[in-house]
Amino acid sequence: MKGMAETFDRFAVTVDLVILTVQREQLNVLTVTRKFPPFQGRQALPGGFVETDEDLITAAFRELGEETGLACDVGHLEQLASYGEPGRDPRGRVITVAYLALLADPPGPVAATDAASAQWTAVEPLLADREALAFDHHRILSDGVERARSKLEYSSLAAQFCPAEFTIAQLRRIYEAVWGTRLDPRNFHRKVTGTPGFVIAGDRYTDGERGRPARLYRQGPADQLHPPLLRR
Amino acid sequence: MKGMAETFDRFAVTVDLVILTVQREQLNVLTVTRKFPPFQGRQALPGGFVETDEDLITAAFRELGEETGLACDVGHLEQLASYGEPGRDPRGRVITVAYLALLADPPGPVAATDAASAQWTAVEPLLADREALAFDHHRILSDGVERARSKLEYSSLAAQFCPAEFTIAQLRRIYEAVWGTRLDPRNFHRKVTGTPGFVIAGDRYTDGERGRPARLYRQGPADQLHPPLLRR
DNA sequence: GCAAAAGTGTTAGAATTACACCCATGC
DNA sequence: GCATGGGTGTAATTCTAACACTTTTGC
Repeated sequence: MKGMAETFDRFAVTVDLVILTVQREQLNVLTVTRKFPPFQGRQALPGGFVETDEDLITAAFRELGEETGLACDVGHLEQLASYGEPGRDPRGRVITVAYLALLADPPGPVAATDAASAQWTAVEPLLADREALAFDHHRILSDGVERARSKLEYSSLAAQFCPAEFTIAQLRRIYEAVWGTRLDPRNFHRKVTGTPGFVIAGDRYTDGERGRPARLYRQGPADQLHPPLLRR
Repeated sequence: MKGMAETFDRFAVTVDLVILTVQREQLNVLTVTRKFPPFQGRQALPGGFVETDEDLITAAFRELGEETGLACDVGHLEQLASYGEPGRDPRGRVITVAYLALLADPPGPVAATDAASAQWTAVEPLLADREALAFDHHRILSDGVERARSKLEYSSLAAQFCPAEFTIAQLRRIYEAVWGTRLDPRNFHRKVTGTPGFVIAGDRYTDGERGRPARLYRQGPADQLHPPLLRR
């Protein structure tokens, strides 16, 4: 940066959100259906313009709240990456900072705005069709899912997809949904409960389910897993 | 994004570079000394404004070329993160997209510009003094170093710090410099040569050094290491 | 009783660690 | 010869993977 006096260009800046959740053993993402051109009728990631004097993460939290209608001190929100290819928005030069959010429970249907109505969409078919998403959102979603996948390996982030109290099997289904694999329930149980600080055993048990009741756990203080849980 | 018709703010956007190299078994970063306020006389990361119709990575490559005077198809360049806190530049609202570059050889002294002269600076003392760097560059450098550290674990990126042909011991010294640890030379040798695709054995050997000549290797095709090289 | 899910034990194989030891060079 | 660094062998330990088996529920 060589001095504010010389000329430089200014850019429109947005935040786009990859909001992931696991429902019915499936990885889902929150999308909006575009009501106006360009890409009218196409699915897109929710997002919006950054306001003056607003931090990027603040803008992301604001959009997350607007889209999910939740006070979002729950779950997880982190910066994913920025996308600024000149042609990515046909209306003009827009740079977007993408954020990745992981939510526990599907916070119910999301209120529709004038421009878009939000819905949970299964990630797999969305990524299989390269044309399903507007703009470069296929790439952004793809990057977000890959980030989530790799972070599950070496962090305790998977618990962010779970409610406050959860069983080891619920946590395992998170891994299975995000990674698209099957894990051995017995080895998984030992590994998770044997990693200090990953989960904290509670006193309560599930009730009314099929099979033997499962102990309920809460998320522990550890954020890094050592050794990591390799997805093979 | 709700339609380009409605009002939105525009922002100055820069790319800042964390350019890392290993010299004399020490992790170094390229810094410039600021010749004008704010932060006059302080060290800063090199960077500059993104131009209209210029992709972010293109801007990063351009700045990298300008700062190092190299045709930079060598080495490694990846996006690190974006920083947009409203007060981060006292002259006004500036959003910066930081890139991380890893270079093999110190490409000699870098040409001075009117506003700054570049130099290689040891990372450790720079991070130890929270006030040594201008703007929020302490945070950016810190994030860049942490990214480099963790990527060495599970990728073959360390070879980007090495010349085209290198010995296993040279590669080990990269790990030791970046991680700030000591590694067992014998186990490291076995691990690296035993990981398929990490390095490719050449026919040539070092000459004129102390001790037994070491075989020269080139970087292999693998970019992910499995299993990872844990830094413990 | 039977199916289903939770959780423990056991064992073979793989990976990690810590060294002993030999090799090939400069001096 | 001796120091220095390169490279291989090997055994103890830890981690992983596969799966037999017991526990505790619903039906």
